[in-house]
Amino acid sequence: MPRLRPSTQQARRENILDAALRCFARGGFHATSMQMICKEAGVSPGAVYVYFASKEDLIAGLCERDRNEFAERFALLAAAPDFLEALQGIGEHYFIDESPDRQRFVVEMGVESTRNPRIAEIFMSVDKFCCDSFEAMFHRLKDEGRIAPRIDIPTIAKVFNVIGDGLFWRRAIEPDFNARQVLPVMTELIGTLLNPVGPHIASKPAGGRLKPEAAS
Amino acid sequence: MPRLRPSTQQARRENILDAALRCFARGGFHATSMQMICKEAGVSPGAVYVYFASKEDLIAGLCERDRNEFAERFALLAAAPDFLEALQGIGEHYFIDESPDRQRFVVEMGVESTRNPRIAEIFMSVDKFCCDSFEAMFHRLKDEGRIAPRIDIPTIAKVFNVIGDGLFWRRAIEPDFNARQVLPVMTELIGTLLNPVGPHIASKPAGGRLKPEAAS
DNA sequence: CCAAACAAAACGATCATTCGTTTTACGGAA
DNA sequence: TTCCGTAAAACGAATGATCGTTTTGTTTGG
Repeated sequence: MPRLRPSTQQARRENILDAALRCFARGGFHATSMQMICKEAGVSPGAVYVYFASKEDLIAGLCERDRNEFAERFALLAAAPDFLEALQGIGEHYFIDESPDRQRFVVEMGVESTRNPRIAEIFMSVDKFCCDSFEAMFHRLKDEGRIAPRIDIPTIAKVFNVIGDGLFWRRAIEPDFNARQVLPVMTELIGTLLNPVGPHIASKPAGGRLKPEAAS
Repeated sequence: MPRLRPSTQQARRENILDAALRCFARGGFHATSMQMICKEAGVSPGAVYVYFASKEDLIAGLCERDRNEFAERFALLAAAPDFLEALQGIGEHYFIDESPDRQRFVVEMGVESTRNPRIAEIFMSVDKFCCDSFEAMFHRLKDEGRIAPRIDIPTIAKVFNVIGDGLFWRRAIEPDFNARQVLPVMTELIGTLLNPVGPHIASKPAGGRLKPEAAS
């Protein structure tokens, strides 16, 4: 019973997913046709339907791949010795290094989650994982006496979420948005909320590097 | 040459716009058909095409109506005696009182602005207006000696934008998001950036009302 | 009264998906 | 290693449904 070797099978699948990501980032889920994705991937409609039962399946598979990768990277935060530094590292990766296609896709995914229960399950479960992780980290840091927050921890976690949302949205919507300009300020604001007490939490002295390099 | 009286003409037009808003908020621009909008508005396709030349025209008209209303409300900020108080008022209106339909529509509009130049023109012009207004206000407040910001004003304006974006996105995406929980904290963070020096900028003593009423 | 406003059916185009056919890749035999 | 046999994989035209829009005929308000 000759089948494709699992490695090439996954390679073909990922090729389709990559093409779909570019198409969806360019035109959104519902304004992108399967034919466009086929042309972008260099395959026929029949081939796509070998790996995905429907367009919705393709969308869901793409969302799962993206969210799993994000959750993996986010999970590294909990083990980082310097929390604020690790947080800024994640911010630089997702708000500066990440390709515009990926950033626009995440926004598209979030919008779709408001009307497609299946996408909502994928999107919101990772979202909840982030929020819960933040809370757990803050509780741990507080118990260890490294932070002394003036506000209750669930609220701080929500504020974190909202600030991350804002950066992601703005980066996706404004083509020439300069994330480097505001990212340090955001990190400083977050540090204000946590009110760190020890030398372990604040990686750099809060003096010089808050001003952006260029102001128009 | 008997035409409809302008008042009823505008009423019919707005009826279609209202129906389109509900449909677009529910399903997005490209997954909503003209037939759905017709059914929602209780009119026929022929009637819609009397008032709008195309689906894209209908979308653009809806975006213009929404952005004009927002710009009007935002312009009141410049004349407000207490800046932070007026800002929080706007926040409460758009993040708490506003209907979920309107909030989801704005997100849809922003996403569409990344691929439709016409929508981008409408969306980004108001966006730029907000950013410029923020900068102008901050310069004025600084010249009057009411604030003493440690960071350059363009960056602060950007931070404002991003925080507003985050609240709007989160409110649109998470059905039971409690904006009241984080809004006061956001206002406090913004106050930190401005570093007010006089009694005019901070409306309330920065002590008691920062903690949310309920914590889970 | 009459043109604007509207309803409803109908238009070509395009959509996601299917299906009959051809090609290809793999496991085993030589 | 080389060559088959075979079933999965891929192709691409075709499908019915639905899209945005137009057309046709009727209603209606100034």
